[in-house]
Amino acid sequence: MGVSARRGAPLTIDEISAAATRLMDEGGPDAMSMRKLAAELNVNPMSLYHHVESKEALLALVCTTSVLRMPLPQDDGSPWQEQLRAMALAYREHARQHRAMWAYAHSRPELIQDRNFPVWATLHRILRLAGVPEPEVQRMGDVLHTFVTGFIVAETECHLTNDPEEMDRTFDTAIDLIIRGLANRQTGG
Amino acid sequence: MGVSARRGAPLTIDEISAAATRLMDEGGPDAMSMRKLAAELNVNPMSLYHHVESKEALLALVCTTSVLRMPLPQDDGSPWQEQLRAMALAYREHARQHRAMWAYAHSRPELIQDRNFPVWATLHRILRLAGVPEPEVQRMGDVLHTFVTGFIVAETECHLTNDPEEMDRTFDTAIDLIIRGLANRQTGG
DNA sequence: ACCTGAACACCGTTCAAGT
DNA sequence: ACCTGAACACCGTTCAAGT
Repeated sequence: MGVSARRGAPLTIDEISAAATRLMDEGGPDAMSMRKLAAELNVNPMSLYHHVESKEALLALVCTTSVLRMPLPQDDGSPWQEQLRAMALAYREHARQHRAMWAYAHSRPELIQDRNFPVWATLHRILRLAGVPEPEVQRMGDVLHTFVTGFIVAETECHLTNDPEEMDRTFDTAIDLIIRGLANRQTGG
Repeated sequence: MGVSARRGAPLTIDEISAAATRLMDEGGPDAMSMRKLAAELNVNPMSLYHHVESKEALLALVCTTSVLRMPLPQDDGSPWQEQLRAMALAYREHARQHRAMWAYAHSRPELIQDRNFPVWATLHRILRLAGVPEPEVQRMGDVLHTFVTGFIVAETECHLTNDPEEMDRTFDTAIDLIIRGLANRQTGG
């Protein structure tokens, strides 16, 4: 068929990305097959390849778009402990809305570890607030990020527990451990 | 062909598991296809299904077998800080030898979170040594496990950095943060 | 420029048939 | 009991052809 077999408007990358996100959220990377996606968009599977290089590239787009949309806490003048907790909560909330995406992005680190993502600027800002000396800010940021990521993936995927209240208590234990570890690094040996 | 088409001995689950582990280590779950595995064993793909229920079940077997084989530090009377570090290092070493398996097991939490695994007894023993009160041992163990797992997955998969020395420094920063957080929980509020 | 159908080289798994 | 071949319902992607 011709250019407009599907309907009036041509296929757009935003439309593809949105539909891919939906499939991803519903059933993970396996459910987001190029063929199902095409069916969803009333399009031949091969049409997609005029807008994305591959399934892998499309999933990368889906992940980075989502990470960039994640709301981050602004500097509201509150203590660094509170800001750190707020940031961890933002992460957690985002993970809960996009479980499968988190697991996938986690297996493709370049999607998250991009230093240009605003996530890093926010985290580094908070660490400076906490008194971490400049030469250690990046390393400490990396460490905290792996901790929080590990915890959230375990929580959203591994079901540490099914009781929501118990989950919150465990989350508090995790954040408190980090905060104590950070607070103590200024005075302690 | 008959029973012994392949050779004298019949197929065994250990043989399948070993070959599956090799394929898994080499190329991850995608490379460990039932068809490639069968080819490797000089067997019809369908023969495998007389020994394992599915690919998923086989990968579960591969993961748990590997986790159970992981060497764990015994109580040698050294300070809990050292024992905790030793355990984290054992984890890290194991992850480096089975990168793909770690990532996969991480996406199928029931494979690791089984409370009967000796990993948990060891971790809980160390936490009691560190003075964590009994009602908090399990929760704290869960938290630490998510932290260490998150860090190791990031390190083995995400390439926080490529410089081995820098990697070790980051590992030390991570462990130190945990140890300070733990040590401080007895005295601090 | 954008879309398409047919085809290729893969998957996991079911099922009926062989010894 | 154990193994097998053919088949089914899927994949991602290439390629030549259409408008």
